[in-house]
Amino acid sequence: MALYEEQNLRIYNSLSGKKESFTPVHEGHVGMYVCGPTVYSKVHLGNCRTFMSFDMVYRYFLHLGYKVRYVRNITDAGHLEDDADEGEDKISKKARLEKIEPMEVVQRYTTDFHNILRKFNFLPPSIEPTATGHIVEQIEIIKAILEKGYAYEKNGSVYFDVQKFDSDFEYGKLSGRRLEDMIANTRELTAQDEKNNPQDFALWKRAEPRHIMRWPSPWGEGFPGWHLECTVMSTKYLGETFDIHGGGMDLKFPHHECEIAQAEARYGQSPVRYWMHANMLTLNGRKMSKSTGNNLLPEEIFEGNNPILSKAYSPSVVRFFMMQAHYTSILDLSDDALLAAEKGYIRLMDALALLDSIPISEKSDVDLNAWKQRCYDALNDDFNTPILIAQLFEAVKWIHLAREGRQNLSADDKTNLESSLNAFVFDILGIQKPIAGTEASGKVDGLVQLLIDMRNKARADKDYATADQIRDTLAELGIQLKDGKEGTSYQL
RNA sequence: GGCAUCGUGGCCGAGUGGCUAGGCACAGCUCUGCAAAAGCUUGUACAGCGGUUCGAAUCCGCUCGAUGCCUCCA
Repeated sequence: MALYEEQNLRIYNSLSGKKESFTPVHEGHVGMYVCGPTVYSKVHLGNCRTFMSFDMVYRYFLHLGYKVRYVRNITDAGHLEDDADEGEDKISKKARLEKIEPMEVVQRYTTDFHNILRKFNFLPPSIEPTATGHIVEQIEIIKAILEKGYAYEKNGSVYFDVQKFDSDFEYGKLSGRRLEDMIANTRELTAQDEKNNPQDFALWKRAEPRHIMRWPSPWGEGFPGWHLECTVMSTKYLGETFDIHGGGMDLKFPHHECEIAQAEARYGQSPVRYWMHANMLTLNGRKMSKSTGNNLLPEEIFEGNNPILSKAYSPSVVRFFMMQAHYTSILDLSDDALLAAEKGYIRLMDALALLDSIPISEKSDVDLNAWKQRCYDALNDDFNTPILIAQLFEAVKWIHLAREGRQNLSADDKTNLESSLNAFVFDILGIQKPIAGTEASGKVDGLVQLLIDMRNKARADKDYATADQIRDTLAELGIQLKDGKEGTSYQL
């Protein structure tokens, strides 16, 4: 019996606003699509948080025994800078600024994206399709939407007719907006607009002569609109009905709303069963954003070179920090918060390392299966990783107590505890062990060990002046001695 | 202006009608020659004001404050 049959997973569906019991379209299989990055600059931490949340979701599905097809796209066709301007897209703009080919921009930042995600220990998605690789499919869906009468052509561009759509379906149901309200609150657009209505959005845009990225189409040379690629690629790889569509909260409107409209216009129904939205990561209480400059690059955290940070933090510390908050909550990043997370992370890792050495008893004082189920309950409750982590610290306490002989753990329970902890910490949360002290070379290790021996001899001789001198001088060099029951160890 | 979300102990962050997580910091204790490290123990908080209820951080209303979306963004 697969694990997913024993666990009742509930997911908060953004569309219904409720937690719903998860039942996949096809028994034993999960289809999941997540909106990926637009690769025109380095990925920032906010993106990482969203993808990390879905990485954890993906990992949990796998752990439960589902066969998962996880599709996360790369947007390499750019999006329009502004609906009202000449229709220049981000990627070609960047390419012109940097005097390189658009695909060179795409290549550079796709590589950067993958490098960062690898450091964070992300599992690669099953398919990572690109927008430019699906131009033909996008043109096909535009044709179909035109045939159904939910779009119109104007001067080589094609626009989605939101009002017509809204009369047959319901535009705005995901983001809780009503079309009438949106019409009433439309801002004045300064540039002339060839759209029939301001709410309409582009499915295809005519390319101006200076536009570099362009493809031929029945409406002339141009490029696809902002929202089309996700509709096309999700249904192409996951089918006309699939389980999960995820993305950042800021994509709810208009991006996901438009995706629903396109799909309903084309297929008569939305393909998505469960909409999941990951919340924002803020910095100094403000949203991180490429455009406002209030952002922090992952590599700046790993290297500690940003004024808001007092030190460098490893990818696993950042991951632990993020997993301590629920994915639907706004999380504020600060140096203090990272510092606290780092200590918690070390405590957890230290306890895991101690697990091997704890003594075994005849019987257990703890109900390990009940604990294990509490861990699953946390994850089953819309992937509540903070609660899971709280449970993990419960286990940390047991490990310490057992080690001191204040609590009993049977051999079976010890094995069970170890495998459970490995599953929850490493497989599902995706946290990694700290890198073993490779920075201390054999020479340094030998030197420090020698000093430790000399100090211990001084202590045995009650020559505390010498002992303390060794300890304090090492401390000044950043080497901390730790006196334990089993002798002295050190940390750089 | 419109539409949302949120406001929890010193900090971060779960909980969403009664059983009131967890991490960090602080304090006490154990250990130690003294420290540090490590471990143990301790914290009754939910923006304000009303209301519903036997009972509210949790539901409803108002007020104040913060943030997000409404334009490309995870």
